[in-house]
Amino acid sequence: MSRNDEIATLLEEFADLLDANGVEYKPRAYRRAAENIRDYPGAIEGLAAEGEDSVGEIDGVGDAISSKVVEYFETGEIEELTELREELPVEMDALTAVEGVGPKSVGSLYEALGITTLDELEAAAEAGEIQEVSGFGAKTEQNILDNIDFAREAHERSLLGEARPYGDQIRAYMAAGDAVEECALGGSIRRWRPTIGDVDVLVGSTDAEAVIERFAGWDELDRVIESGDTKASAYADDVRVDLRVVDPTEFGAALQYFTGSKDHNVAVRNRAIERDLKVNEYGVFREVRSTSSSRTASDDDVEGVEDDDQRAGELVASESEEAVYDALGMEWVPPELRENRGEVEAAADGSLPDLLAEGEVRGDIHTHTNWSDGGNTIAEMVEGAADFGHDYLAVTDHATGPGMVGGVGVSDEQLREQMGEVESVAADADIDVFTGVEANIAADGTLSVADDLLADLDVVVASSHAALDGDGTDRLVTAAEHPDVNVIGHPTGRYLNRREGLDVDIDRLADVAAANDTALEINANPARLDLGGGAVKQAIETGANVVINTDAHSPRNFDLLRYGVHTARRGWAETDDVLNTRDADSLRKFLDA
DNA sequence: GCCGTTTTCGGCCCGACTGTTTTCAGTCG
Repeated sequence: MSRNDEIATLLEEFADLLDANGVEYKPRAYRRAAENIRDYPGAIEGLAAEGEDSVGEIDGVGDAISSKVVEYFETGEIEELTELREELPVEMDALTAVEGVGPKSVGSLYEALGITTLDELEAAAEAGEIQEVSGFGAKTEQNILDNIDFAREAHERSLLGEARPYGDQIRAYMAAGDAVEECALGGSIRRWRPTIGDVDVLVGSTDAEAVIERFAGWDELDRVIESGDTKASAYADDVRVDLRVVDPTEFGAALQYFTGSKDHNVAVRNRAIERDLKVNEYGVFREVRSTSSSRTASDDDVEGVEDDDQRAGELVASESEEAVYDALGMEWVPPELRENRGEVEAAADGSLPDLLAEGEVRGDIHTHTNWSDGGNTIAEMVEGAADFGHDYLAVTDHATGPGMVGGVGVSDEQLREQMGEVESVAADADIDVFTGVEANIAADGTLSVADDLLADLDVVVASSHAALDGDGTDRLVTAAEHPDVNVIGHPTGRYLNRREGLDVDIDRLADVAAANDTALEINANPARLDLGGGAVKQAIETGANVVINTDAHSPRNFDLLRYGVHTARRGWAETDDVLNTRDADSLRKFLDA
């Protein structure tokens, strides 16, 4: 966890404790500050060392919070937070993980019953004590009992690679319903985020009841959490699925709204406000001055006054996303860009990138065979790549060295032998086949394969497989400077939900990579997606090439390419930024340079 | 607690759902 994360987590805890105490507005300020500190690209400890004014440069961080940040770095604690913890000594994260229990409930239950842990919460619920507390009742108590085991499992987010096929399945099922006019996935799954909190399904229909009924009847659902007139939530195999039903005429506005991200939508709404427009999930509306001027408290008593506040004003757009953005003077924003990283401004002045498209990648230059830990022969992998539609393939089996245990990697001698075999397969192949290796980068940046051999191979991918913590910038820079290294493979070495991987100064690495004709990989394996979108954007802006590889260990892994393509799009990649959109000849020129 | 080309004070994103309540609070996304 970076120190930015560390501070952000503390501020969020601060917010929860304030919330539990019934404090208004402050919690939101703390959460906003936490979010901005977490997203801040630089190191918070550096700002803290410079003093409160520097910390206060971060959006949403003012005098009070910046002094707490500095205090934390100087003394190791935030005194006010310590006091709040003493006043309310509860396991906040564990308790609020129970569906339906938030900070305020935690505060009330501590006040009334002294509950501090999940075990105490469960005991109190079983004893029937919770329904006696003011504001709680029998149903709330039963809900707590129903949800407490689930909360104990401490759910992590699903990988995109697991959730996406699952979302496609749900969408297909819903789309086949008679009452369903339109159906789409929204939320983070539509933005292709590496991890997914839940699967959002949006349906356009004039018969919401039938749609909700169809949803509830889906075979895969384990249990339904809530089911109202226009939305329902359920769990299927521990994945939360949220359904929304909207009128087909408002489908575009709803899809825009539910695709997010939250930050993107806030920026879009602010742009609307500047234009005297209002955006919500029902559409874009223009304030109607003549009637809104009479909007006073007495209106509540007047019959015939617009009671449908959400749709108040003159409707400007709602049916399609394109119309919604157009009404705000913006180009349609591809979902992968909707993270408030400058896309709102770019869409407004017509400078959105012309993003890489699926189908433009022409080959894979990081793959494995049964010479190392792959499951197939060189010929099978080459045939698989051709069937997939690739123009070329590089065989880059693991070399022995740091991180390659159990005899997985091949020796220099075996590599020499393999080169001959790759060339003989290549002679009969329909596509171009490159020799190669995935060499290991030791902690000091040196490689595990002899230089003369590296010079003879077409493609050298250099990757770290051991000592994957701490700052890896020097290590990767050293490897990128090696004259025969073409690709830095899965640069941070992260494993989503399992390990963070190396801290890398992407700007510095990308600078060196650009100067040395070394490409930085977007590893399309859903457990990695490394580099991620934010880092890709930085690398490209610095001038480096990226390359999208699947790291395939079998022919069916070539299908994972789409996760890499959409990750590249999240990094604003255009076709020319991506090395393997080039044809084989021009790729060869890059490799030989 | 933060923020400001209509404000240094008075607002803070907001709608749906549930459950506990007789008009609203808490939670969630």
